[in-house]
Amino acid sequence: MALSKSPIILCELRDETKQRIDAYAEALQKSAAQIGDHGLTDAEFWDSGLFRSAIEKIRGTQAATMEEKRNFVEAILDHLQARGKIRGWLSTGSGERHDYEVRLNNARVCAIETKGCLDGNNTNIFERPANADEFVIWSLCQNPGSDPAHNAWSGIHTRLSAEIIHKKQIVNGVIIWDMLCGTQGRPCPKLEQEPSRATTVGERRVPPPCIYPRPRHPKRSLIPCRRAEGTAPMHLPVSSHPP
DNA sequence: CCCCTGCTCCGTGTGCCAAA
DNA sequence: TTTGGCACACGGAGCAGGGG
Repeated sequence: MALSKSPIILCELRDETKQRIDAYAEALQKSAAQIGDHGLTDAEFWDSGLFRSAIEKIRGTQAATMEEKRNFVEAILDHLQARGKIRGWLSTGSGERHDYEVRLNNARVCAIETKGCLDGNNTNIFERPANADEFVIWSLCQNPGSDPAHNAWSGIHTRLSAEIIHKKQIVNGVIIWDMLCGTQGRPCPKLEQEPSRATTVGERRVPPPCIYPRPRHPKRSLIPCRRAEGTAPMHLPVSSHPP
C-alpha cells in the first residue's frame, strides 16, 4: 500500500543485485552435494540434511555476530566525542534493554537501542530506560542482500509504530545507518549525487545517516502517518548532527 | 580457602519466510 | 502487506573441579 510516491528510504536493493543473489543461491544448491569430503552420494547427501544444517549454522552465526555492528556504532560515537559533538558515551551491557547511553553536550542522556534489519519480531523488544531524556533506535543491517525499503517500512511502520502506541513508549527517533551504507554492496544514493557529503570515520568513509524523528506524543501517532510526512527521513551529515 | 579454568545452561537477539 | 514462528549462535551466569 503506497501512500505516497516518496520512498521511505532512498537506497534500495537493486534488481541486478537480487538476481545475482538468486542465481548464486541456485548454483550453490545445485552443486552443494559435490562440495566437501562427506563421501555421500547425491541421494544420501540430500537425505542427510547436511546442506540445510550447514545453511542454518552459517545463518545463525551471522545473525548472532555483533562485532561488526558494535565496531561501527562505537567508531561513530568515538568520532562524535572526539569532535566535541557529544560529551561522552558508555556501553550499557547485556543486562539492559538498550545498548548505549550517550551524554549530550547539554547534559541530556540519549539512550540508544541497536537493532538489526528491523524485519522481525525482535524489532519490538526494547525498553526506554527511566533515565533517558531521549531514546533512539538504531538499525544496523549486516545483510547486503536485504532490501532496505522493505526493512524500513516493516520496521518503522508495521513493527515500531504499533508497539509505540501499544506500550505508550516514546521513541524519539529511528536511525538507519550501518557499516554497509555507501559500500559496493549497498551504494548510497546521497553519495552518488554528492560525494562530498561523506564523512571519514577512522578508516571508513560513511554517508550521512537516515534519521526518522518520531512524534513526541505516542497518542498523536494514532493518526496514520504518511510516508512522505511523519516518517520522511532526514539526511544529515554526521559531522554536524549528533544522534 | 582462594583463584583459575572449563563446562553447561539459558536468556537474548538475529533474519527469513510461511501463514493470515 | 502484516504477523508470528522458527532455528540458530552468542555470551553471561553459575557451577564443578583442580591446583596452589
